[in-house]
Amino acid sequence: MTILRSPRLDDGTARGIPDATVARLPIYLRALNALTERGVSTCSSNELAENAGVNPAKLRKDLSYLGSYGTRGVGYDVEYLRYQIAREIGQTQDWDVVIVGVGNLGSALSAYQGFSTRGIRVAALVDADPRRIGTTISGQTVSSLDDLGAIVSERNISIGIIATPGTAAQEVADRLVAAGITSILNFAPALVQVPDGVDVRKVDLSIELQILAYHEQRKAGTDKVVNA
Amino acid sequence: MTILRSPRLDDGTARGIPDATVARLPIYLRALNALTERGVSTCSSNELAENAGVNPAKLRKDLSYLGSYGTRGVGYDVEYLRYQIAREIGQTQDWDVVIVGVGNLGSALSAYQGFSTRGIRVAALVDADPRRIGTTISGQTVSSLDDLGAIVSERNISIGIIATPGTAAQEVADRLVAAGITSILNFAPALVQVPDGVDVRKVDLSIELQILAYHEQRKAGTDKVVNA
DNA sequence: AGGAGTTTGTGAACGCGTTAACAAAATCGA
DNA sequence: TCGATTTTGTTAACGCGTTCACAAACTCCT
Repeated sequence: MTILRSPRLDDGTARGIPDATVARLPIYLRALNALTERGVSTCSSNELAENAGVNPAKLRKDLSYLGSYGTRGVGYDVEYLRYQIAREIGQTQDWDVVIVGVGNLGSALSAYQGFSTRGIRVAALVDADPRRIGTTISGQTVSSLDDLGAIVSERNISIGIIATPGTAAQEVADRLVAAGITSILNFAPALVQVPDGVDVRKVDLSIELQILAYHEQRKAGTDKVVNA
Repeated sequence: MTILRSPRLDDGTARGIPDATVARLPIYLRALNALTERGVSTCSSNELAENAGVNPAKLRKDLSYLGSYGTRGVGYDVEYLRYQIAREIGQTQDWDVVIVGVGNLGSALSAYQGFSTRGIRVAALVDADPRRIGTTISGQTVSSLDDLGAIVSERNISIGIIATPGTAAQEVADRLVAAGITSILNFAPALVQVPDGVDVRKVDLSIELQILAYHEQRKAGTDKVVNA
């Protein structure tokens, strides 16, 4: 029997999906989309796992948290499984996000092609710099950070992206929370504190490279030739 | 006694640092830098842990893998600890990286301010599109993907960043490996296969938002008002 | 000098995630 | 219909990471 961790048990759906599994569901979704494009309508856990780059046992365990959507001896119906995962992670609807900070990174994110096909819609751009307010980026007019509250409630936005320098991150986070945002993706190289009930995920570009550099150093040993 | 997992034990330094710890060392480094800027010269594990956003016990355990750099009853010398961590993760030298793909994201990365202060230097920009080759981005001339091998060996680059569309990712990864790159940071929404000995880290912008969307959906329950 | 107070470093317990292994359930062919 | 084959769903073992709790070691004050 599936262990249910969440308090919300009355809606019929299986709940309490482990974080590690949730983080992989979008990967499976992408793999299933790729299979559909190749005209594959049925696949085994081995096949799907290979496409997703994970262990087949792990894939089956992950899927078992959602329910029993495969057929023993046969495999999974690609389209059916795709829909079930999409429903589970809320991809049957579009999610509107607001990007705060339209510097290089914020502008790049606003133009990112990968969002729309994954149910993410950049609904608003906001910046604190008066010189940027009113300009058009990727077809969107940049609004003032001061209008955040109105924009968020008007357009029913629940996810915010921080793409500012690190020094502004906490201030922006506070404003996002005050505006009613309950999920934040933070690209700024700074720790942000938020109240309970608000989720924050952090993507730190430097740290990813620093981790790689550590392993590089180990590979090279102590005799690595230092460049300049 | 510290357990040593790595085969390389003859250089005197403690080795076999757990992956989870390695991923946090850059965070500690940043926190230490912040303390230095504030003029703090000594700190306790509690203080540092607070600044890094982690549990104090976890911080002490992490640091214990590096050695014994604190003083009981006193705490850590900020500058000394900063240097020790920097040395451990190879930040006493600069690491040159090549960015492949200078679309919106690649361009933003090439201009990213956060790299230089963390020992990352964008040493080359490369693209496959002839219209982009020869143009200047953030003060760097964009080279042809065909010249990757020469560029990598000339400038002693060991880290590559993939900032292309997903469809090009595997091809680019193959070329990076052929050019001698042994660490790859992949921003493309695609799985790339590489030979043993090559490290790949993946940053997937859509997936981060999809994970947040999942939690949003759960917070909202089934009665969430769908926007349009 | 010695006791009180502080803080590190670490052993041990705990919990989550991964993986292997297998029973249950389906298909297929004779 | 029945046995052989395939593949899922799940249980159990294992390993890594986190956290607690405390002895060791240091400072400071009297």
